[in-house]
Amino acid sequence: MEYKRLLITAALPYANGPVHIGHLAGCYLPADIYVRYQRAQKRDVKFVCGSDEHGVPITIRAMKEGTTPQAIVDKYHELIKESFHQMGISFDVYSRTSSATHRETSQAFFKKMFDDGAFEVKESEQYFDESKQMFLADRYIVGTCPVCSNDNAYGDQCEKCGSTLSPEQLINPHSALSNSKPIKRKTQHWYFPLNKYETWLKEWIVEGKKSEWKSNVYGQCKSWIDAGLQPRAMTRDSSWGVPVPLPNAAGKVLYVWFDAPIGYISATKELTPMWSDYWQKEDTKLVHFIGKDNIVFHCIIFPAMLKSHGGYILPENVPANEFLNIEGEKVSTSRNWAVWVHEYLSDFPDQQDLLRYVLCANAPETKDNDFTWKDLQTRVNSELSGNLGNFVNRAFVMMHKLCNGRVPAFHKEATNESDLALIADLKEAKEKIEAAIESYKFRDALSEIMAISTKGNKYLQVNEPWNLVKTLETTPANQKRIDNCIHLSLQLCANLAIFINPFLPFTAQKMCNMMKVVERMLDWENGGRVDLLKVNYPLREPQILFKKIEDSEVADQVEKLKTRSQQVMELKDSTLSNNQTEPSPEKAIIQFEDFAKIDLRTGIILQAEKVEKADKLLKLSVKLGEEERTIVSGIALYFTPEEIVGKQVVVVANLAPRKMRGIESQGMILMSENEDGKLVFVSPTEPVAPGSEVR
RNA sequence: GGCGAGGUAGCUCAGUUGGUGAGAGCGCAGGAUUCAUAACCCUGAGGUCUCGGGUUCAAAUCCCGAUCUCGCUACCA
Repeated sequence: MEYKRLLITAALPYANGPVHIGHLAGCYLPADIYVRYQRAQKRDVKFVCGSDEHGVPITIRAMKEGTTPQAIVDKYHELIKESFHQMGISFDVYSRTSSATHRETSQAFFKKMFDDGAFEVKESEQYFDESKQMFLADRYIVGTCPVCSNDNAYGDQCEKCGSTLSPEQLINPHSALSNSKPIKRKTQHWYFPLNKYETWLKEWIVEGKKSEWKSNVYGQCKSWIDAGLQPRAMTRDSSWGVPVPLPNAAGKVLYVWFDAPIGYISATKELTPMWSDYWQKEDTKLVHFIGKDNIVFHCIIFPAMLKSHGGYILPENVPANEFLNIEGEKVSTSRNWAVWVHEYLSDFPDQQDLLRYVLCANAPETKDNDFTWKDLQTRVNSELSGNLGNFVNRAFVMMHKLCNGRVPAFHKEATNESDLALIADLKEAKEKIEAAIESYKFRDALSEIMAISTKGNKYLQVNEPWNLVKTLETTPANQKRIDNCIHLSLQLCANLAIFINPFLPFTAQKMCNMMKVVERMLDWENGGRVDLLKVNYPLREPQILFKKIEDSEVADQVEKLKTRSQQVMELKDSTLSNNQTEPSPEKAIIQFEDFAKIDLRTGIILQAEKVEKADKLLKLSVKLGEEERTIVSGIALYFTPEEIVGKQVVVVANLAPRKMRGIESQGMILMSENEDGKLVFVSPTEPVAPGSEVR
């Protein structure tokens, strides 16, 4: 299809923290490169983004810091927006989901779907905090993790051991708001029956996008669709978010994942009154740039919403990137293992392009990749500085030395093979770069550009004008060869500026300045031309395009990363151990009779084996006196079956039996936890007869 | 356990629909050069393409099995 205009979106960053370089590499930088390229092609393109400001984590954070959700999002919205701006991420609009436009847009969207009968109302039981008179999202419920015994596990996840949880699993659950024990209460929500869109999604994605979408994206989608889709609640009980636009819906807001993607639409509305052209005309190409964590929402849920609402176009592509690791470890905001963009900007002022280059050259396009400061140094020093920067500098210095600071003429009669080869290479490179960018292979495109620079260096090496100048007295005709060589080298510089512009816009600007040309020269159609700089035109003195990175800078950054992360972990450890020494306020005093109800006995593990189809379960045979019990225990992550056979343990002998993975567990093994979070058996210090009572 | 994506030179990564002796950058060894940000240019060493089967005249590439890494998901008291 011939597209008349493009709408490019980049994932809305969540406004409860700053952005790190993984965000840039995964989403914003590729999107920006693509957009800058399209602008240079003079195509009608809009680039929209904004802060995602609703959802539970923001309310939690506000609560912890004793402030309001609005204050949190105001702070991070500004920080994130400024980081992007400084990095040269050239959004046409950077909006936010707390804006009035967005509230109206998302409410209207919901209302239309509601009026069309797109939702199903369902009643369910949710946890409710009586003292605060509000429903609690899973994350609002805090308790002890059943896996690692962390006292601060959330109802959806334990951040210490990473287990996925549900509130029912927490030991001693309590409200994060009031510390009171939550009760269950009935509530109703509007569900979007995704299952009704299965057939359509199969047709659209599984059959239609197989060869178009990246394999990681396609595979994820197919996996979800094949597994079968479930109706999904599109509303929540909360005071923070877009109110559900219906009567009798007090205290209900739109689910953050319902309203967030609509944020793309509202941002476009704020940008232009022509917004509907970009969202509702079939000859618009819509592309969502996201990280791999967002695939299901952008490829399945949001398209289904658009389809249900009607009148909207669907994404032509969703080129999701994988994750970027830092110095060999996964990025973790809670461990503060990350390189924050605003910190890079203050540590490396005016060197945005260095980071843009490295993040693109090593972008996680097909798999998770690793970022190291050492690699940044190597790439900057040898590729940017040694190859590209050095070539431009050589061309300019020689022009000043051998050609009076002016663009020399190109003498056709003195043309040699290397001239012709260079001109041909340039035209070929342009096509390769275009093809790579159009198919979202930015890494390839960038290396093609660097290859041009390498060719430039070789071209100088072959023609060696610095030697020709010494032969002028005996062979004056060589001046023409010098002219041709410098002339073409300079035209190559102009081309490099054009090609590099989407990737390294700050550098392209510097080069324009050196060549004394206006920005219009950077129009993509000029690529491949060798008459961009006019003969006899005086050019400026060269400036150093890329400063080298010193070893000490690398060491400083690595050090900074490590010590900061260590500090966070120490802080966490200390708060954690404080929590452990203090008796939990929720555990009420019990009477002796209550304690006596528990039948604790020592036992010996006779056999142990892994439970089929379960990662964490071991099936144990435990001898308690004459009796032998089968107990299923969730300790397989910490112990192999072999090492625990013969171990003395303490067993809750009168716990009601419970089936797990089809095996009836007749008791529970008592475990404690060491400082690393590893489980440890509670066991008598001396051998005791199996079945002995523990009192 | 299920599903998805990966496992290619010391390191970071490319390898389109199976087909000339398997690639790039960095690093390493040697050479050449001095216009240039001690940069650039040339040459070379280095890979049983995770392992094991199979299809084929031909497999890094297709199929089956194993194994490791990452992600989603299930189980977790």
